[in-house]
Amino acid sequence: MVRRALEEAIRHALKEMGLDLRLKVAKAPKDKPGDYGVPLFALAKELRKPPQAIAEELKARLALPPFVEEVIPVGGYLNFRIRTKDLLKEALRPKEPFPKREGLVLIEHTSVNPNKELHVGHLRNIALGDSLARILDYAGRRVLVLNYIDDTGRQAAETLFALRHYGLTWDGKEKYDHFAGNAYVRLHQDPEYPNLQGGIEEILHALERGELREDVNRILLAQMATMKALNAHYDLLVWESDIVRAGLLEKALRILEQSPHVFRPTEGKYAGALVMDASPFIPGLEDPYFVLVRSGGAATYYAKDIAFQFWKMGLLEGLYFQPYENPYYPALRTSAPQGEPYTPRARETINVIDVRQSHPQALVRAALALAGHPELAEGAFHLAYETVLLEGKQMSGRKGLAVSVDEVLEEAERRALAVIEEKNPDHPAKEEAARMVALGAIRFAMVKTEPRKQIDFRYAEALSFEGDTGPYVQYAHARAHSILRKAREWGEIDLAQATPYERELALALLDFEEAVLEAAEEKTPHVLAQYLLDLSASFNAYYNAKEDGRPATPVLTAPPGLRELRLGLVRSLQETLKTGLSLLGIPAPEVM
RNA sequence: GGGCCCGUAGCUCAGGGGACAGAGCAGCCGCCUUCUAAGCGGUAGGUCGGGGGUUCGAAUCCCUCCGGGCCCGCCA
Repeated sequence: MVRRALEEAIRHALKEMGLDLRLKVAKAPKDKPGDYGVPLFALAKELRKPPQAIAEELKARLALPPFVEEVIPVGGYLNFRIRTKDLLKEALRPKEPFPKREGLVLIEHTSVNPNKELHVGHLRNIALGDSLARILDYAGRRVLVLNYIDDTGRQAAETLFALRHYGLTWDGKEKYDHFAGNAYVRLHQDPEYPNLQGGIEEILHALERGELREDVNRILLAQMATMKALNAHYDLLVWESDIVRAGLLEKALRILEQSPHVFRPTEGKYAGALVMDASPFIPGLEDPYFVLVRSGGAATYYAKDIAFQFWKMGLLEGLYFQPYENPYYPALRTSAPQGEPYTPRARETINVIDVRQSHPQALVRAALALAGHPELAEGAFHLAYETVLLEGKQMSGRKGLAVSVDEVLEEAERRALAVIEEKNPDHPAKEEAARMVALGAIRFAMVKTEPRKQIDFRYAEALSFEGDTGPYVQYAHARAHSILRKAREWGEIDLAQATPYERELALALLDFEEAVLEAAEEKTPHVLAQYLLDLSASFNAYYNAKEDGRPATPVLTAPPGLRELRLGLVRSLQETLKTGLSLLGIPAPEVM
């Protein structure tokens, strides 16, 4: 954390000069002296001196960290050259997770309706949520991952209804969630659909009583095979029917009714309904009233969301958990009618839901605030990601206009296998490597872009193995691993033999922790993904460096001491890439 | 009508007050008797959507306009 130490030193020196602020240390451009630098123009007005003079004064006052070799004023900038030995030592230091801090972060992601197979729209949700959970865990947070199962929803009801209505029996050939999903699509294409509402209602009620849980579970288990194939991790399942049974909604309403902003109008548009006035918390609303309970007595879906959020943050309790029997996640627990009582009491939650839910999510925060917990409202973060287009077009689950995750995984594996057959026919475990590469391509494609940007899922790009892709990073890792495998005996490292090439690579290695912390802070994995691309590029450049047409940086055949230094850096790089990929839920193959 | 987000190279995107705007793909030219060429180097390509403002300094902040997406139901 060289950069942080520099920032600290600068902060102290500035304090002596009468300024209490923190400057950001950036990398110096290649054509400027030094490794890092800070611009000082902003201080000119405050200190009434030209930036050049400030640079000189700051230089004189700085209590230099021992690793700084030279402080160089350059115009209005103050640059720092790091002592090569210290730079290398820092780069060689093994990276470790940050120490644990207090407080639980609860991440909800996936939460797919248990009524059909997962499609590529779900992919972004899972990749973002799972990566973020891993990053936060590494960054020192205690993380609990929750997957919500809406087993009392209309979608599940329609699928179960369709299976019965059409008298469909599963022949075991098709994956069960695909089979069930086809029934759902068929129902929506059926001209008789409007006349089938009664039957659907009946199923809906049975679901609310928790009677058809096994039917839903069967679909869920099939979906879970896909989640597992995506290398997503979960700690808890929470079923909507359990929430209903535990009466969380009623408990939440009782809390909300304490608020003067929740009431039952006796006349007008909202007569007889229980409404919430969100205007103190969400400014600029045309109509600040939101119905929590309809005049007919039924709760709205955001009332349910609010109740669930209250439970997550410990404002109410009543759910029970037990081990969840399944072949994929041995430690997974599920809510159930009976079992151990458990309430997470998270002070921070992250709900991974697409941007179209921004408004309801704002209502959830408003409800926390008007329940008297503005600090919990602060801690309730909505990771709002933009939707995924399919080859430029909006997807639709009902119409079956989507590509399934299973299909994409299979296609990616086929393509990866073909590349391996071609490039590395002697590969000892082709299928396994193909699976890793396929997963790397898909998950990386989902997290390399900022969440708030809409992405277009195109086969050609998402399954590409070249350029800014997961496999590019995996390849750099495999290359590094290959060198380490062949190294066998190591002698003593001699830092003094370092060339500018080693320096460059070391400098790139130093940014890993910053990237992880920023990803955790901003709650966006793309920062880490972009860093891993940069780091891989640095290594590939190092690997390919040539002088006069000859390799400039051979590792294995380098003179003793330098060889070990290079091996050390390669090992550090290999481990950093592996760790970084793992934080994106992507495996790092040793051979590709 | 009200609100949120996006607009950077032909395409897909990084960069979100500071040192000449960077990658990948596509194009062109090179590099495998060398640790994996899924790679590397070079070349070409930009009014950072338009205009105004703030600032010593704006792709970055503010205003406005244009283009695109989304949300605003006693549906979920």
